[in-house]
Amino acid sequence: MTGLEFKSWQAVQAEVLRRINSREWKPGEFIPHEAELSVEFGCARATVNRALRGLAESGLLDRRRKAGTRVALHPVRKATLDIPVIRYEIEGKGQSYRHSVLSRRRAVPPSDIRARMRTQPGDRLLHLVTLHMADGKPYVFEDRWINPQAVADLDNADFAALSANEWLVAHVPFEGGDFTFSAMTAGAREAEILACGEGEGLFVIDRSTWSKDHIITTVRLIFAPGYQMHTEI
Amino acid sequence: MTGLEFKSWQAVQAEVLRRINSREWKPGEFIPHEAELSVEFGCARATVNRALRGLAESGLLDRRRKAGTRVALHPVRKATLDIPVIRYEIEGKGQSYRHSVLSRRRAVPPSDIRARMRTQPGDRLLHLVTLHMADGKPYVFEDRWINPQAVADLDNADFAALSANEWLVAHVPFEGGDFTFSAMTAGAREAEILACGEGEGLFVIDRSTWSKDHIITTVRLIFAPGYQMHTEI
DNA sequence: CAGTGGTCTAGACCACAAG
DNA sequence: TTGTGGTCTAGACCACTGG
Repeated sequence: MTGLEFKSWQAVQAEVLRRINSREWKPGEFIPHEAELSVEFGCARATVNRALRGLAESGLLDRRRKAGTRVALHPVRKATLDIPVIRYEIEGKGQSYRHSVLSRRRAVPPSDIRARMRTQPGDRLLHLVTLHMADGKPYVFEDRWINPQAVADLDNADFAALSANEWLVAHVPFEGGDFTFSAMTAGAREAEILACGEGEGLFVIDRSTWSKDHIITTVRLIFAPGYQMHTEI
Repeated sequence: MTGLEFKSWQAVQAEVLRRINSREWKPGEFIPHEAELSVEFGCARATVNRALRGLAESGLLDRRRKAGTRVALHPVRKATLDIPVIRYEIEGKGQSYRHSVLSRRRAVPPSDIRARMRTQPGDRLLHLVTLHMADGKPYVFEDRWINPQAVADLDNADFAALSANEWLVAHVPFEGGDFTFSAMTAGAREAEILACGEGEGLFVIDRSTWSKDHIITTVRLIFAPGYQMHTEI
């Protein structure tokens, strides 16, 4: 018995972290039950639960009913990324934001897009190509497909005034999304639009968002050279 | 009064989400206090708190003591990324993992590395260059600097047996890290090591990890063409 | 079936920040 | 100063799942 008391869940969490790091509790080993810990720490079980839940969410602990809690064998760290609206991202750096719609038309999408959007062959979607600029310089090139079946009032949207992303966020409730981050090599088209050299490495985000019934939109964002995404643990 | 009751925090959260999406509660508006909601929903305030805390963490609500809770004006979505150990990432795809140390020596780092590691001019760090392979093919090229002051027993580490990342995870407790994701263009060196064309776009992760007192290590990971990082909301 | 984590409650006090 | 979210408690019941 230590005699020390850990009254806040942060204190409990810190102490548990210390024991994991000091190898007092080794990877793969079971740690004491919540009830035991609450006695040892001199706090309520709910407090222990709060502390351990956080560590489980960040991947350091593995918890299962009936089985118990063990130190994760393969600590898969979880980092959280902020996905801001592009305009806020740019304005947040103190730069001016502008965007222009390069193309807007209904079209039958290529098969990879159709597969992602889960639409029927022959269905026409809205295809939108946009360039976002920071201080007048190309920042990101956006190639987007929107499913008209998922979006009411789409034809009346003025994407020159408000970017598609912002308009959609404001008009269409969405439930989930998936993101893929990768790199590509600038071709002639990207080099021209982004005003960079052909053959430069570019950062790419592919994103789809959906609501209950539909895939709403799929977009590829190709960033100008130098773009970085940053996060901390 | 609806008469409906929302007894679980998930149910409360779903109802709150519904009201946000239906614009019943508009962006920027204050929503009722926890106490009011707990009465309306027929549950304890703690349950409401649990529900709202989750929404605040994911960026949909903005909560402040004394001020209250409002619907976020600029919904900055938070995505969580899994940062696995490379070996597990490769083995998880059913491929075989192998790595080889291309170079290992003590050296005075260039100034950008020294700045990141916060070491004194003239301090010598361990510089380690490694290639990780999946099914025998280059997967990621790793250029790492390790601070000997932060790592006991560094000279006895066998990085040929266990990759530096795994060795460090197992031997050095760390508190935090930061990540930068970007793209680069393959130069002659990268093209040769990764067996790709010069000029190809490559995905890059720069990572630093630290413990209480020191920056432990800084590493640049350059992935072979085709690498993708994926996440969902 | 039984043990463990998951959650709910009612009430209390605390910490922070807006006015 | 005071209102609001943040947290703790003691106890209870539930849900999942391992044995």
